[in-house]
Amino acid sequence: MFKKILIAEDFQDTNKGIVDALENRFHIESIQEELYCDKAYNRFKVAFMNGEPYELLITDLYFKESHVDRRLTSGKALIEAVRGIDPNVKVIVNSMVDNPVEINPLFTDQKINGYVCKGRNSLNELIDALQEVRQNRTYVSPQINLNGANSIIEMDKYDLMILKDLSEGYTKKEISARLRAKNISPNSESTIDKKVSRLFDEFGAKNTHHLIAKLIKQGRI
Amino acid sequence: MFKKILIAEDFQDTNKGIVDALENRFHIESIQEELYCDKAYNRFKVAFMNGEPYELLITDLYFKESHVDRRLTSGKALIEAVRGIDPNVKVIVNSMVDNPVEINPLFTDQKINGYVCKGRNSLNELIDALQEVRQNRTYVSPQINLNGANSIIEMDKYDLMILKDLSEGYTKKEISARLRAKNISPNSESTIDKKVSRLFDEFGAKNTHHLIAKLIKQGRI
DNA sequence: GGATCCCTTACAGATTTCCGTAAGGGAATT
DNA sequence: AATTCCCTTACGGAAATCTGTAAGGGATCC
Repeated sequence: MFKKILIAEDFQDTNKGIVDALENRFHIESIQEELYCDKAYNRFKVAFMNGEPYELLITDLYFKESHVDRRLTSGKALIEAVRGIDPNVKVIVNSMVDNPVEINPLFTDQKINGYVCKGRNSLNELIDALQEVRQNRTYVSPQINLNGANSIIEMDKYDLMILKDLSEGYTKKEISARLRAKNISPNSESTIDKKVSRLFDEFGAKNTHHLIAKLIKQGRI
Repeated sequence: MFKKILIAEDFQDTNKGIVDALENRFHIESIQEELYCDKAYNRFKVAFMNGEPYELLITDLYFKESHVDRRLTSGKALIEAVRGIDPNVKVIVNSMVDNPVEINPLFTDQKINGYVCKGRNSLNELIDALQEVRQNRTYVSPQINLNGANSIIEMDKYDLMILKDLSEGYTKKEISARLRAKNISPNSESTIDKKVSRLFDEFGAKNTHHLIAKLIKQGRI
């Protein structure tokens, strides 16, 4: 089993629960917990420099804000940072997010090794995940279905620009004019309409309000 | 210290963290954990009937849905149910909610005895809360400011309900109907219009898209 | 060359939003 | 009792959104 594990999780009770469970189950030599991404990153870096690298990072996705200035504010940023130091470190994400749209890119872009969805059985799942990842396999909580038809949604820069403008209160007519002013094509009101309507289907949104709310909550806008 | 404690919390890791921490700190005779509100309620009821009532309920506010049919689906409902059995039982809520607008009614309506906001110090706060509540005092996590609720922009539960519905894609006509279905007044489309328009001014939003985006980014919805 | 597919754009109609005006009712004040 | 204030509600019109249909253009394939 892994000998050195680093845990980044900002809720103290959850953090303790994970540490206790892993220690009881595996008798791992060194489990270190951190409440902040930055502190986790520093600890990871120092250990790597000293030739005693962590073998596994278990991290949450979202961290509460705090009075402390933070450079890394999300699990995604933390993963990218530690992979910048040690591209081979294993990563398991432990979060309450259950939306495949959000989880899938973690595997394809961040190349994480496991995803555990917090819930009524997540400690047991985390233990399973450790064993799978240890043997170079990936793990995903069984209730998550990554193969869902729309799980990979391509949202390019163009779509993003429109959605950002919408969320800032511009009407589609205004957005059309803004695109023309930037010499960006296509830019007709009709096309913008179509683009947004297509996103309704892909994200399962009833209307623009719903779509904006979903995307902001997912941190995509 | 309390001798019998019941914990309702659906995340297994959090659940375990709390139980371990309390057992380490207090050596309480009986700590029982449940992952579902209904199960917690049943356990509470049986213990009360047998003349061995729980003295304290520690509960989360929101519970994940599951395949199991659930009668009680929220901490609020659970609190009301157990208070129906034993009006004097102490209650501490342990949740990630940090919005005073949502927390305040728990004290005024549900008469809870303590509120601990999940975070980087919440296990220690929970221990403090237990000691305070044990001595018939109330406890609130220090970072929560229940009095300053109005110092920012007053947004009451009613406004919140409307905005949440809007962000979920309901039209104002639908929201009007939903309010009527819940016997909540006022509920006319016109009034909802006015409420939202007032929020445009207060938050400096151009339209509903903009307002929803701002509020979600501020974590108010 | 012709058929096909996809993207852009225009347009039209139904619905919804946004905003102003105004009427009515209840509570408080004078 | 009368006035004032605030909240709720109704209504109407302009603007915006949402949805479907259709025309045109470019790229690809046979």
